[in-house]
Amino acid sequence: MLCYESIIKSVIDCYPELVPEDIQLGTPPALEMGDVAIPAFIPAKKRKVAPHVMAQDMAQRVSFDECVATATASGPYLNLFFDRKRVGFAMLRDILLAGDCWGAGGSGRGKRVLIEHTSINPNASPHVGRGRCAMIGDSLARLMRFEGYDVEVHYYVNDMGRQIGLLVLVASELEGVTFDRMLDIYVAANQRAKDDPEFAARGYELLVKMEAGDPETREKFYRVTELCLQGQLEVLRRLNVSYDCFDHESVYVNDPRWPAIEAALEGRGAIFTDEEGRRVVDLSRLGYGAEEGRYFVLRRANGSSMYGCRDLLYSLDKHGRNADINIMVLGEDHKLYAQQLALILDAAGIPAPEAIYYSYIRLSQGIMSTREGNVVLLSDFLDQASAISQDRVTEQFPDLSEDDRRVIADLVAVSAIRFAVLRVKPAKNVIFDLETALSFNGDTGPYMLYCCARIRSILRKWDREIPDLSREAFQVTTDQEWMLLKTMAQLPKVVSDSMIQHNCAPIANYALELAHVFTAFYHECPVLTADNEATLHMRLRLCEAALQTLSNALGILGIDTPERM
RNA sequence: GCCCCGAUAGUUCAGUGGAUAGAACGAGCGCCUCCUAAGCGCUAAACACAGGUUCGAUUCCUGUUCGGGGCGCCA
Repeated sequence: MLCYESIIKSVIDCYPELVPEDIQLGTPPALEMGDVAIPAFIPAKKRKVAPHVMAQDMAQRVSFDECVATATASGPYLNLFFDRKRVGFAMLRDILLAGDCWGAGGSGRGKRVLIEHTSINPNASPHVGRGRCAMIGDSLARLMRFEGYDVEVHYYVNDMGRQIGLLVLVASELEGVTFDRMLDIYVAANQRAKDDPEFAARGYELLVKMEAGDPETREKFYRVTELCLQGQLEVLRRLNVSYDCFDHESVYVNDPRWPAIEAALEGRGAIFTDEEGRRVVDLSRLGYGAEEGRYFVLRRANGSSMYGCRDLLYSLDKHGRNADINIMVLGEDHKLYAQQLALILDAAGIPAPEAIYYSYIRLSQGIMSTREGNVVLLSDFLDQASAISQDRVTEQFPDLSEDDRRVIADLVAVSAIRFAVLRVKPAKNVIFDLETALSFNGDTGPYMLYCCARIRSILRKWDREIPDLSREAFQVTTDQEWMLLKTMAQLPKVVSDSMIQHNCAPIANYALELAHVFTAFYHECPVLTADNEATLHMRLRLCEAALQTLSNALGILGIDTPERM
């Protein structure tokens, strides 16, 4: 917050033996105890006195600047109370002045980010688990754009490989294949490959033809993968997820840059052809410690390339774009693989992208697997959520047009799933329960949208200009107003923490907290029927600022808010 | 077997080297002549276990247990 630096300076100015790092500001456990806490443990140790004595000494000797109204020692802490009028006015003015940029630190100005995420195999409609990657990546991209970075979002289209080969084999035998049928076809193709070795072998043959550039085969692959990709993108678009560039895996076969990578591996004695004719990397020559996972196959005996080959070239490509931050969002099942890739890249003198891992979303019945077909599809979830929400909106606003109701229902659905997924830190397994996700009560996306709708309702009813804030007339009269101001003031810190961690979960939890704090204010502090004009105007501005702050946070999460709901 | 994650209320999740560990769902009891009850208030309920570092550990380190992921021609 605004005054932290000056508080620390005030303390160390008073005690020559202290340095800024000795003062670690905190927050007292309750509002009645103060706004800022200075723990006296470290200063006490340096001055060789008891902590509670040190706290009392600071209370008497330190003279704080005018933003601190009082300082009282409480055991081993010195608790400070802000001058609510002075500090509150400055906070509110800063928020309204910054507007859409409120909370942004500008750390990314003049810098570029390349982020790759989602990159689902083009085989079927995405399930909720796959969506986690998309939402994590999309929100990171939004966070970084918010911070001022020039962000480019990439999607790696895995339009090759065995799984796709099998899918192509079946799909191209059928007439009029649609995206909706693809999941069933894919599951069937995998089952058939399990049961029928001859069929599986035909899949490999198809791959060889594909790599050799056979036009007819390429055309078949293209038709199927493009149908899948476009279908997937449509679902992801409903979730507010979008991409700037699509990089197709197939362009990286027979890449002229490959020999340089092989040469680098030769130079380290790390590549060999095994007794059955495969090209294999021995990672132990590149510093890999364990026996398990030591060998990394680049090419099959029949000469066709493995995914790793293409991935190496893709990494090379991305590195060549010279971004300041190069990120990829990957499932935790890719950890070892990414580590292996990084070793090979390192041998070739190329830094690997920063990997952000996320764990699976599980169903209560177990893990979601497209191959097995036991999934909750994103599109089904969104449909159900929209339908439920639309019923409620219809009940509440019978006069709204069908279109308006649909817009609101979609916003509610998107907020529900994006918030539920993003508030959990990526490393955790999350358990997805459709029924819970479809109940819009409690700590949910819809709760926050509802909060925004209530604010807008107040602002709508006040159909005049709000007079400019006057420093003289400004007053914070209730704890709820003060809590709201203090909470809004935290956004810049939350954004910068999220930026450091490359993790948007703190933003999500902050947005929820802010909605709770606003709701407390809403219930305790009448706005339009406030006791006097100064309070009325101040609270209107508070509403504006709360809406702005919440919108900014939700914007990073890719959640848009409705005018009413 | 080895490597990487995780473990907080009945459940799903937050959070923190420092004061009294927060929500929500579920359970119980209340609140709409009052800016939207998709809301609010109150009650009951948790840091897996054992050591260590520290003035102070739920947080950092080690071990154990349990859960997830991974470990050569899937991507």
